Order: sequence, then structure tokens, then C-alpha cells
Amino acid sequence: MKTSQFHLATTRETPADAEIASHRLMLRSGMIRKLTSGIYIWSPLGLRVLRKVEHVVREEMNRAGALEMLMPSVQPAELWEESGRWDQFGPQLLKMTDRNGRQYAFGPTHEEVITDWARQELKSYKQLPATFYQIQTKFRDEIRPRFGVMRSREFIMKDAYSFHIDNASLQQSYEIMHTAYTAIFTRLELTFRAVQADSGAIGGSQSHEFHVLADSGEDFIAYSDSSEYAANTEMAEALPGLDAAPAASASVEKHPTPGCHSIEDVCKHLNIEATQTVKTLVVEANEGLIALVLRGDHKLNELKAEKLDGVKAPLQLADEEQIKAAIGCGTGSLGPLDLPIPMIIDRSAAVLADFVCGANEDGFHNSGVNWQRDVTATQIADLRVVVAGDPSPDGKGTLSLLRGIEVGHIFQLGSKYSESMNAVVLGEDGKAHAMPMGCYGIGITRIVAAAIEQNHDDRGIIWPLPLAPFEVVLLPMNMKKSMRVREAAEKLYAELVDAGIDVLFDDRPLRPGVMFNDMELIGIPHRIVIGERGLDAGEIEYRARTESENTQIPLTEIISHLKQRLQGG
RNA sequence: CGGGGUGUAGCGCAGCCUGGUAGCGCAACUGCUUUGGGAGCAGUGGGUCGGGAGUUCGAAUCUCUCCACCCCGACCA
Repeated sequence: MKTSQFHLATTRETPADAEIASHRLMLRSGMIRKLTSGIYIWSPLGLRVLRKVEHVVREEMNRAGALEMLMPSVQPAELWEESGRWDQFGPQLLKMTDRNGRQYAFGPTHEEVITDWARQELKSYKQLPATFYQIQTKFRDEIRPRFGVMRSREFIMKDAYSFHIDNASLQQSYEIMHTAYTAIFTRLELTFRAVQADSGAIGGSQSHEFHVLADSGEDFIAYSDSSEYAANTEMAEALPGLDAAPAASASVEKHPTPGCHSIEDVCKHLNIEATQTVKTLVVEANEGLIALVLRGDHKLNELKAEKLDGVKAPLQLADEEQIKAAIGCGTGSLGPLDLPIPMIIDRSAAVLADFVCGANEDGFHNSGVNWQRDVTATQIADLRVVVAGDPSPDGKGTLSLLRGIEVGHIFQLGSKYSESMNAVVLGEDGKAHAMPMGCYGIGITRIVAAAIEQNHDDRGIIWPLPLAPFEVVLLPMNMKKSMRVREAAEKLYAELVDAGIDVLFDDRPLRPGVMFNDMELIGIPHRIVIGERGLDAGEIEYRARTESENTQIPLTEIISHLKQRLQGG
């Protein structure tokens, strides 16, 4: 490809709303342009990268035995009503109405459509197991789209669905997909982790997320420093400590704490540490309200809380009025002592002694409070988000935290959809069986952004070779004036093309500095430069995007040198 | 959804408070010079100042209203 026949649209200045490196660099390199909030145009340059991701994903899915198909993005409401998700999915589901008043959704995912298809196509256990996939545009009406294509509303996803006669078969396919995903992210040369995850709104049991590690990631991963254990922090269990609460040494004392509405305020006012306090959160219960009691420095894990008996799911915090009515004070002064509603106490809060908490009276806190002596701790549970330094849930080592970008997610759905939608096959026993299902997603567009987050410097993008829009860039110095350079460059370009190398020849009549900067911004992995100087010596200049020094290569050897580099040499 | 902010040339911004008919840098176009790390000079084009309504002799500027976009929050009492 010659730049004169391509569309390069780099900019020196950055649009003001780009906050993270990948968003900034994708805009500056001209890979994407925003059409409207959370919706992006992919330019010819950006599309080349997108296609590279798709190519690797497609090859590995095919290798894993999955069959590619293509489903509609517009889906009838009836299917979603059948699965129960028309109302349940929430405002992220983009709904539409046609001229006849019939309702549709723009697909955020395709369990309903594939299950509807499978119940018509699959009749016998002899057709199983079977895995189908597609690479296609989805739409989720995100609360707050941000970071460019990292969290956009419209995005491209690879989604796969597997069908089985029993759970053992599902487990097998799940493991095959786990292996395929590992192969994909390895081939894309990304640093990633597979972690245990919550299966969330889609439902199901076993689940792993694949995260690309990056400081700008929105998710936290907890991993053990001495075992293979890794989990999304929302899943990681906070183990009960081995020690019981120390003996009480103080008596209950009531302190005026005017204007203190947070743990931080109270600590400052009473000159204590947050680890010596408990906080009391009031949420809606199945009947009335229920209090959740945590150590002052810990965070509530909503997923854990809403799975507990008595707590209403989805978790809903009580508002100020409900709390006033039930307890008689505002949110800043709640505490377990003499609390008139039931409570669940976090494991870590339950082993405190002589702690500080709200007095259930506005403007007052108690100190020296102790479990059993002052408050009966009836129900103790794991309520909090793990923190670095916690013991690993598998009993080996302690947990550390990393930030990650979720780029893949695999689930064992079980029979949730096949049962509600009656997707059954006849088994060997001649009876109808609802098919256990697996589903497996990869965020294609998000991978592009995640790869940049992990591979850039202050000059621009540094593409891993499998993702690069071009493999090599050929830069002629002052081709406009020098006939020798022009002829040598044109000749070499033709030879590179013949050799099957994906080369971008910058034949624009520009100053060298502009070309260098453009190509470093775009992140092309290998650069060769032809100039008068080199031609005199029969040499050409080579430099990898990751290097800071040039190498002189004899003109006659440049193609073999590049081929070796492109094969990872 | 709550709070805050911004809409002026393709991009980044000034002008608005104090009303007088729009400007700067980059980008684009033409010419000459320059040519190994985002060149110089000269010239050119490009704006319903987010939309609508109002006040006024006169509105980018003041008022009302609608819209779009961005940021923060939506457990941490």
C-alpha cells in the first residue's frame, strides 16, 4: 500500500475528551472517529487492526471445532419475553418498535436467538456436542460510555454457544474454549490472566474472565502470591480469621460527634483508626430492612450481600427516610448496639473488640463496644471486598491486587435458557433432555484498545506484530528531488510486495520528520529508510518500533532480514 | 437518574462579565524557498457562534427554553 492511495489522518493535537492513552492514540492516529456518544466509526487504518484481531479469533475458534454463523442484530421482543429477560435485562437493552407497533431489541447478546435456532435444528443427542459462533455488532445502552471503544455502546463481539447432552460434555467444551481463549490472547501477544468470575446477569455456574493487565483497567483481579489462584475481586472470598475477638477491655462510652457523617470524620474527631470502627449499612430486606455491619475500612461486596438469605436482590440501599422511620436517626450515626432491625455481621467486623460505632442517635457515637457482652452477633457472613494482604481463599499464600481490562468471558450456562425456551433433544434413552449450554464471549473492539493500553510509549502505539495495520513501513528520504532514491524505493517496494510482506510505502512529498512521527504514532513494527547516503554505501537503514538505534543492512539482504524479523527472529 | 461543566472554522481555544455584526494557533489550499526528526515567507478559502423563542435600533454576548456532548457520583452512612 502506498500512502498516496491510502487514507492517513493523523493529528498532532488531541481532542479534549480523550482521557486514557488508547483513546488518545486511536484518535490521533486516525483509527476511529466518534459519531455520537459511545458510537464510533472505524477508519481504513483502524479496520485493518480490527480485522487482524478477528482473524486470530476466527482461526482459533475454527481450530477448536466451533462453527461460524451469523445471527440478526435486531431481535423480536417475543423471544426475550420467553426467556424472561425483556423486563429483567434493564435499561441497557435498546428497544425499538416497527411500523406495525411490534417490539424489537437491538441484540446486546444472543442467547435467545441461538436457543430458538437450536431448538429447531437440534433434535438428537447424536448431533451433540455442537458449538456455534459469530463475530458481530452488539449494542448495550451503557449508563456512561467512556474511554473510546474501551466502553462503548456499540461494539463488536465474538460470541459462541455450545450445546450438550449432559454436564460432563459441557465441562469438556468449556475446557476446550478455555484453551482456545488462552491461545488467542497468547497469539495476540497480550499479557493476560484468566480469573474466576461471577456469572452475572447472563446466569449460570462456572465462569472465567480473561483480563488484559493494564493500570487503566476498570476491574480488579485478586491473585495469590504462591498459587495459581486468581479471581475477580467481586468473587474472591474473604476468609474468616483464625483468631476470635480479643477480650473486652473497655466499657461502652457515648461521645458527642457533631457533624461527623463518615468513618473518616469520626476517626479524625476521636483520633482513632478506621480498623477500630464498624460501619452499618442499611439495605432492603425481603421484609422490611436489614443492616450489614462491616469494619470501617472495608468495602461492601454487593454480589456477596445480595446472595444472602433475607437480603433483597438486587441490592437496594435504604434511603434516609426509611432509615429515620425504622431507627430514628440519620445515616451518619448508625451502629449495631440496640439496633431495632436484624443485622448481618461481616467476618472481619465480628472479630473486633472495643470498637467504635454510631449510637443510633444523631451526633453521637459509642466507643468500647464488644460483641456478645453488648450486642449479640447472631448472623456472621462474608460481606466485604477482599483487600491486598488477605489470605488466599485456596489457603496458599496471600492476595495481591492487579487492574485488568475484561476482554473475554466464558460461562457454563447450564439449562437456564434451554429449559425456559424448551430446547430439548432426544437422548439415548429415548427421552427429551433440555440441553446444558455454554456461552463464550470476546470483545473484539475492546481488544484493540486494551492492546494499545499495554503497548505504547510517548511517541505512539507499538503494535504487536499480529495486530499491526502494516508489518513494515518504507520511508524514502527526499524522493521528490532525488531520482536515485525514487527509483530505489519504487524497486524495493515492488520487491517487498512480491515477497508477500505487508508494507506501507510513504510516497508523500513530506519532510522526513513528519514521516517518522506519523509512522511512530501509528505504531508500525518495522521501519526501513532509503536515502542518498545509504545508497552510496549500498545500504538501507532498519529500525524496529521497539528499538532506539538504527541498523545498516546491505540493500541486497534487506528482504531476507525483514522476513527473519517478521517470523519472530 | 443526581450534581457540575462545555457547545464559536476540521482540531485546540480566545471573545461573553461591560451588546455595536467574529478572532488566534494548528490543519487545509496556491506559489516560492527548504528537505534525515512535526520548516520559512507570502497569499487564499472556510463560521446559520448547538437549535428555537424573547429583550433591544442592534445579540456569539442578556433572558427563557430545548438539544447535544464531557466529567463526577449513583455501597463506603
